[in-house]
Amino acid sequence: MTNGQMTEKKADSEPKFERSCCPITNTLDILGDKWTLLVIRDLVLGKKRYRELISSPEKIASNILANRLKRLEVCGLVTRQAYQQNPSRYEYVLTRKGEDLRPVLEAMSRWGQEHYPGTMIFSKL
Amino acid sequence: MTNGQMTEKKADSEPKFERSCCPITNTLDILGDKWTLLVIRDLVLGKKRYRELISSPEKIASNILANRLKRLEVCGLVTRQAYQQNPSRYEYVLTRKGEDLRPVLEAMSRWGQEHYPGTMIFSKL
DNA sequence: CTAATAACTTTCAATATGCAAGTGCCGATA
DNA sequence: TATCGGCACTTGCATATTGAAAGTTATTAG
Repeated sequence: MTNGQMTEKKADSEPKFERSCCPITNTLDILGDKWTLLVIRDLVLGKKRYRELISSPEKIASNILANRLKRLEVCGLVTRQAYQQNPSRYEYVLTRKGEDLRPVLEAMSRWGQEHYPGTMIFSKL
Repeated sequence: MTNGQMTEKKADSEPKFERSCCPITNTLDILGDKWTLLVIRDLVLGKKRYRELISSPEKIASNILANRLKRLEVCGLVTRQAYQQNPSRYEYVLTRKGEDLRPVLEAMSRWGQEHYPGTMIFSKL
């Protein structure tokens, strides 16, 4: 409490978006990279554990996967649930906010299938 | 015709996708970054010229914009059309393939508006 | 002659990615 | 008891990508 760091907040008068107040931009600030949406795809398809996520055919690096899961948790798209103690192990589950990305995945899947013949889906995406 | 480059193709027996044959993955291989879909958003909204694209509120760096436009052209989402000579200047126009991304943008826009109150749209996206 | 404009390109420091190897904790096996 | 293997990560380090700023080229306006 002695120094002023993090105490001055100006009563949240400004929403303060990273790049702009465009909803597409703010969506891309979270999932605009080559891996995040693939992790979400796997979670939508019912995968829950690290081992399952890392064994997808795209071969995500383990540090990247850990980093993305952490970010998704911070952003509220995913929650971690302990499924055992000693050592603590966790499962990852989509929140409502994460589930709500399904239409985005579906739109991308449809575009990919339309324009890249040979691509194919294994489940309902 | 004298050297064999581009003649040996093994009858296209293997589709050879970058990471996997998942349509979402292949879509992300093109537009899985923080900027590409914003460029497409602007083109969907009717912007055509470099100056217009670079003056969007997100402030894309000029080298990144040039790089993305080149990639979008290579991937067939955009075509360059000369609108003057000496010096040659070009406008960028979405192909059908590029236009077909509209549902993806719409889904992202809806998700952003739903989960980030304060974001707002200026046109029909 | 000088300045301005458009559409890029170049340079270079900072950040992100990707691969491999390592860590901590356990339970099963020899 | 010692070792092995599995799981969920973490760490180190080389390479690739990004971003800010300045530079380039051609042409027109003053």
